[in-house]
Amino acid sequence: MDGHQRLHQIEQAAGRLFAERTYAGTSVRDIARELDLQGGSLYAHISSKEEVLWRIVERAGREFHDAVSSIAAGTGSAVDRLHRMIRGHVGVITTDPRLATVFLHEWKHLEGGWREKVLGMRDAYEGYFRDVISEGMDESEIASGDAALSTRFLLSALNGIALWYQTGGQLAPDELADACWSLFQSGMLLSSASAPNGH
Amino acid sequence: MDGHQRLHQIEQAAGRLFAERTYAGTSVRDIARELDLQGGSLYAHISSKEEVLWRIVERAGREFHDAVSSIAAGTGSAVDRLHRMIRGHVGVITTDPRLATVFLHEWKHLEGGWREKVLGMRDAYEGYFRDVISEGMDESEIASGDAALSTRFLLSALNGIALWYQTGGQLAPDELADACWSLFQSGMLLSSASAPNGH
DNA sequence: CCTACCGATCGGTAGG
DNA sequence: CCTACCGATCGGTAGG
Repeated sequence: MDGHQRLHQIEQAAGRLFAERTYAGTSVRDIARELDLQGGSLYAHISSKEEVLWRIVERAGREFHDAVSSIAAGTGSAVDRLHRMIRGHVGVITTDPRLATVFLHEWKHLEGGWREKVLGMRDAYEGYFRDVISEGMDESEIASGDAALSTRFLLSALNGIALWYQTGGQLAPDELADACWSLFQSGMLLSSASAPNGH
Repeated sequence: MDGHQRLHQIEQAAGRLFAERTYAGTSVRDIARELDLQGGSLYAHISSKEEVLWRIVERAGREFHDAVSSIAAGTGSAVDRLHRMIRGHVGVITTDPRLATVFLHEWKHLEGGWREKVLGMRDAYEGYFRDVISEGMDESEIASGDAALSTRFLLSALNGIALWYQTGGQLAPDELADACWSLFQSGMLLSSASAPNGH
């Protein structure tokens, strides 16, 4: 087993722990213990704990990006692309919910240039969805409204999956994605019901 | 200023820090510094760092509970109650996004009996929404489907607000809640559009 | 509420 | 990759 494999093992173990007990709640020795190593031995492969977090966040971000960017820029109606982007996004989350969690939450522990890079990645990623939704509004496929709010509503709803999804659950990833798509695109109301009591 | 006020100040400062840099990423001395105290001085008012977290989580949980439970059990159609519950939930988040964040995320750092209590609170709270949605389905106000999934989709979407809402933003809490309600109840589609390319 | 301290643990390094 | 260690910081306590 060469050094590259070891580094990958370190990232795998660290990602698991960061997702479960937070970056700050995980010590270098916790990570080492998962690989039956001494704490200091990790530094033959890494240069800092924060660098490990960065590498995991970067990889997770790339997976999200790769799963939706080409669909966003591709052919098809805005609504069709959005549906497929949701499948891609949900696919990344269900494939490795803990990796997704690190990208979604633990990036906050990054500082300086790394932090700025993550913020850029996140903005760009949200932009893929926002642009497609805006396009759908312009082309009257989607009811006009606040595209930024709709985007955040959608992505937050999908990201929640990472909190409860168990691999091998009753719902397959694409079934889950399509159920979410159904909720998002046509809502849950059967017929127009009573308005709420005003305040 | 009596001890009770000091305890409240400690919880306020701790809640802010826990939300911003995680429970594990906040030291007792960080909290003390916010109040211009020495680290050890906090222990005149608290018995442990974890107890402070518990008190914050408990209070936040109670606020969520108080904002929706009576609506859930009250009168009105299921759809009407659900709309008002969403207003209550969003109201708690917008009133103090950091307090909400501690309840939504930092409870994971609680152990033993406190952890079990939080899990119970969270289950019960989710149940208020799930039951109203189920009731709406039974009464054909809401399109039949997976009530548990719809509940998680909705609550995750709303909870995302805590991540970006700034007090004094362009959208007032009730406007924001109603915009979310609109997205959730009737979706974002204008007309039935093309199905996605199948896999 | 402060000073001064406890043992434990932190991220990281030197030298082999 | 280990042993052994560095200074800093951790949550918490004693005694005033």
